[in-house]
Amino acid sequence: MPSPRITLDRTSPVPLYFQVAEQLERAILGGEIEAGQRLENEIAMAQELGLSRPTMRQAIQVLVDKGMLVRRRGVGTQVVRGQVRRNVELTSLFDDLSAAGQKPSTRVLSLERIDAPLDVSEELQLAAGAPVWSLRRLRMIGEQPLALMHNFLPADVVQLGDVDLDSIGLYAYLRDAGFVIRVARQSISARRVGPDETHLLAEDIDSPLLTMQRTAFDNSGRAIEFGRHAYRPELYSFDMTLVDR
Amino acid sequence: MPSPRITLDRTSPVPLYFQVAEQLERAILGGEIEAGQRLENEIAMAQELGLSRPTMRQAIQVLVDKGMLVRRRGVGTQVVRGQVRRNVELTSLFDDLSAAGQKPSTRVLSLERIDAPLDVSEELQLAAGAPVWSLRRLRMIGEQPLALMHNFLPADVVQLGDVDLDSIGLYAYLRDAGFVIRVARQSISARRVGPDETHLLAEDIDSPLLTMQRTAFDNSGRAIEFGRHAYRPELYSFDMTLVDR
DNA sequence: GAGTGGTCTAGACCACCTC
DNA sequence: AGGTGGTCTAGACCACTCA
Repeated sequence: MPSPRITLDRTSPVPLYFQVAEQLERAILGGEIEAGQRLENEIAMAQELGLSRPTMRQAIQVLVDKGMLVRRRGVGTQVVRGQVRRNVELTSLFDDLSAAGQKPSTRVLSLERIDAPLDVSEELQLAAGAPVWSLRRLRMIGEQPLALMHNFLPADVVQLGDVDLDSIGLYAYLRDAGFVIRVARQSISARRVGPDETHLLAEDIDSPLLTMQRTAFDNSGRAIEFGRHAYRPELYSFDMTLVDR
Repeated sequence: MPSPRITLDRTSPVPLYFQVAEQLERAILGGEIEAGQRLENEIAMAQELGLSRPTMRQAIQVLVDKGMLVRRRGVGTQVVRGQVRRNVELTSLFDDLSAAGQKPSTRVLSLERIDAPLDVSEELQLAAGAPVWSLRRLRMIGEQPLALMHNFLPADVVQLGDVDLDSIGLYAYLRDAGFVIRVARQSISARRVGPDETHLLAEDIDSPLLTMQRTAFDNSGRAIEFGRHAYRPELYSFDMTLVDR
């Protein structure tokens, strides 16, 4: 039975369940606990760490939600086989790429204040024709164009006039400006490249594009951003883990 | 302050937190609680229902995880604006379409027992060349071809010889056979249609296809199924809700 | 029958937000 | 200052699995 060494710091502001989850995750990723192997039972682990059982359960639940552990009543908790796939998360493409050690760059193609078209005002839960920012950007990875991004943000809510979006991701800016994105609804599909996009994405005519459209909401449940994006599928994919709950 | 009428059945095998979550969800979807509105606080709701606070919290957490509610410390719990998007879930395409009231049909193109190619054996965590089922199916929606699906399943684990896959979804069969799919890792991208697929999916040459590849694991963490699928993007998209945790 | 996770209780203290 | 959600405790009983 594997028992990774876990240390707790009760003076830390980091919750105990999170400290345990972090160290357990490292132990699994680092191979200290083998794939398919069973963990000690919750009660014993809690006792050894001097935690209550609910706290220990909460820690394990974090990794169950990530798809790294599987629990079965009457049996125990096991490590899922197969390598972990990094998830689609609530970050922008810019953050994604930066975290992956790549060097993304951005070219702002246009930024204007317009009256929201009907579909946009609906997605953002605004009155028809309400003022919105329309932002078109081209994301490059090195010298290669990767994605064409078109975002809409309610102009009454977000000040976007004097932001240097060439050097900062949109989500990073929103975070700095105090907007906490909590929920996003997105839809992924594909289409043929359009005639006006062909030169930007350096594709030949008829090339396939991966498309994503997303509406993001802040922690008060208000729509903050709606975007329609197109990616070169040879260079990008959406990876995710689904967990049955 | 909205207070939907919630009734509990303590004799039911359905957990109390789940009963509450279900009725709260119905109240939100049915418009009894308006978008953007705040819920009563956890402690009051728990008291009114005769529940402990942790149980009430667990109920609310279910809807937070679905992206329907947002919690803020010091403020309260609010309903997220914007319509709910049905999630990508751990079901097969067949189940998805059936649930949506559509009439899917399936044509099994081929089913053979083969030695696993290297990439397949790696995805399924098998030894190279281990026996696997190779299953190719065409999914139709009415008269229109919708998706071309290619699945691989470890032959030592799953008996697939005499299953009528024309009339039952693969996941429904696996469920009936006692396999509980708990976790799946998937990747979504796009590509150009291949020359051998063009006639099946009734696309002209150069048409874009939406692609999904998925590895599914059962509740013991063992890989059960690996699939590479291609969808006609005019007819299908992957919808999902992301929640920051 | 023994061992496991799933649910539930009744409290406690704290961090954060708004007024 | 008062109210909210976030965390944590120390138990309890139950359902399920497996030998």
